[in-house]
Amino acid sequence: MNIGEIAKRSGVSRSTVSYALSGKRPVSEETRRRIQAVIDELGYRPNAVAKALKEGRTHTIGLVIPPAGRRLTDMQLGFVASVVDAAARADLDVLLSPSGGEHDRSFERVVGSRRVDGVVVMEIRLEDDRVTRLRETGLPFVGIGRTARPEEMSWVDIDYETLISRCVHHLADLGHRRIALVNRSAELVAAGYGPGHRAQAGFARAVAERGLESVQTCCADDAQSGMSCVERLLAEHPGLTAVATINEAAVPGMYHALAQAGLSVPRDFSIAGVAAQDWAENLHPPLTAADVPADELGAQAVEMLIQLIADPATPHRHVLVAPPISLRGTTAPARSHDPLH
Amino acid sequence: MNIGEIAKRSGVSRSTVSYALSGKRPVSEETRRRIQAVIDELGYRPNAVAKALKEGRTHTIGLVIPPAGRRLTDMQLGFVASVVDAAARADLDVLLSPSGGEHDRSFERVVGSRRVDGVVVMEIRLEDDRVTRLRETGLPFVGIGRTARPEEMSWVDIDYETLISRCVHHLADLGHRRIALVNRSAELVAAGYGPGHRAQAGFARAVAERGLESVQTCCADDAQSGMSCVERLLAEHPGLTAVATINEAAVPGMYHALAQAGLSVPRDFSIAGVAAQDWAENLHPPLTAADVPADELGAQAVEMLIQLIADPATPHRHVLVAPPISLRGTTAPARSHDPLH
DNA sequence: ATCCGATGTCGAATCGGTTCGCATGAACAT
DNA sequence: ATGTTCATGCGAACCGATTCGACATCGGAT
Repeated sequence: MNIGEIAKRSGVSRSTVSYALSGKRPVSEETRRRIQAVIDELGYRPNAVAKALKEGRTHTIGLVIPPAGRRLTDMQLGFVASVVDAAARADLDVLLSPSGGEHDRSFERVVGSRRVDGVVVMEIRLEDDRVTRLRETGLPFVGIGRTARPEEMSWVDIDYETLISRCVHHLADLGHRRIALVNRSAELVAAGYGPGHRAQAGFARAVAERGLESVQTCCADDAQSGMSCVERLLAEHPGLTAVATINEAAVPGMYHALAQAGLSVPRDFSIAGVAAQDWAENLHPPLTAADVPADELGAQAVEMLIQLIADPATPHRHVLVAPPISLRGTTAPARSHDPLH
Repeated sequence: MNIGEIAKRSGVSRSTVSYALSGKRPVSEETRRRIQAVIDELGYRPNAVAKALKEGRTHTIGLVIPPAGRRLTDMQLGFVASVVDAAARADLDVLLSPSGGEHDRSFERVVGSRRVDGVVVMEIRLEDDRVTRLRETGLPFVGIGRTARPEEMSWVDIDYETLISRCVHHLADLGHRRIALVNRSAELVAAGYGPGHRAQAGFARAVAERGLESVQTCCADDAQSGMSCVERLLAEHPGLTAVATINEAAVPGMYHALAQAGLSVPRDFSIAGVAAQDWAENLHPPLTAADVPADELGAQAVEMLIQLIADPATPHRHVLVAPPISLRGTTAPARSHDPLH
């Protein structure tokens, strides 16, 4: 059932049907009704592919997510959900591309053959081939995360450096003197994952400012790894009383390892981190953390992308958020420095 | 940069370029090389939209997921990941459609206007408008889940009825006499969510077979609700010693409520359920549960869909899985019936 | 009676590919 | 010299929409 069929059955030309539907030129009431009747009867819907070819717009955006194999963190899920949601509100469809590995046929299919009007890219590295490729193609894109040369693109990002620094200061204020940073996986950090590096920088800075003893470690994004990570930390660094982390997925495992070791959170051990708000709230005990507004960030990325699609000459915009730390149930004064003892 | 441009620069016709690329007709080695050189120089990639229009195939499948607002359960995420993954392996892209609410413009855009070659639909209701609509359009589709008339469509599904029944028998074997079923949210069940109803049926059957006292309750898909749900159950049903559940997202909250009530799992209280394997394993204590192979099911759905796309006359296929219950850390003999007391 | 501007509709071109039928020319057989 | 075959490549039609320029009709003004 194409537009020609509708035209034939209503006794008008194809262009008239098109104008009747789009309203871009006047069509008499009489004709419009006849056309509409035929359309309703046949359940006709214009072919989106043909429309896209003619208009040069697909009304679809690409969403580049970390490879499907790896499990997404709660925060990443928050991004995906909010991007999909914001896109739907703007009548845009979302084409998923699990990429970031090596071969990346999916990425090339989506980006190379003009299937989409623009792209949102997640989990950007400091040096990122996908960003290079996107810039080559001239396709509008927005990063959730930024490269080592952030002025060259539009992005929204979380200021992990500031946030981890704040976590450390918060813990230091509570009297903790030996603090560990639990980063995300070693591979990710080695691959130049920005947040990992910026967290290290913020941690190092704050630790120096407060003259603390410190240790940094990487940890895969799951409970098991969080558990063994904390076990190792406790064994190797006896005086440790607190952890700052950007690895939300590891937190449940950390809780468990601490409980196993006979340490109560927050009485004996404090944890402060960066996490999606509802994740932090739903943990037991609820995590003291900087609440990342994943919804807003995803929505903002889509909004920026829509603007870029409308006018590719729009100057790059950058949104860097550093939400305040919500004090919940995982930080308390260090016991060994408790003035009452 | 379109195919005409390539043709012009290599001094051949557009059709020759097309044949050189597709190999559907012989092209002399000499000509092919010249064309390839131009293509490489200009970085030309055929426009997927034009190709789709001509071929009548978009090489894209739709994935209908529960509305973005609601948080997806771990099992649902497993389905999404495996569908995306399987599609990528088959060189198919995935268009996301968060649907199931009322307005559903997204669903209609994806399904109505031939943007996709086929659709995978998640979270199917016993009576499901989307299924009706899909059948109307004639678009190939596969359900993850099934309606009240399952023979009318292709699907993969989990045999919740059998699985919950097995959970009850397992608990009964351990001596539990008062068992609760914790279902998913009341709205979902009221809306005719199949697994909710089938779980009820399996529960009722097994409970009757074993002559147990029982109670059924619904619970939203999050830790908070799991907590208040168990608090309520404990208050209203004093002799309760075990729960069977299909609500994996509520389990952490249930653990917490039980701990608050001074009950140790599994010593004082048992839980058996249906859940994604890695989720069940990563909980503390790890959940005794039927391990749903989300990866396989998603992959199988995609495979069935690909078959249907290739030949729409393929008869409907049905895959119903009932994985065995993995005994982990949340079920133990009932204490009140312990022969030693 | 003529001209004018709306108003409503049509035909043709276009987007960027694919594919079918045919033409060209060289090689080979008769 | 003529006919046949095969390898190549060209031109045109087509997929299903949008959009531009042109045209017909008609009421109103001159």
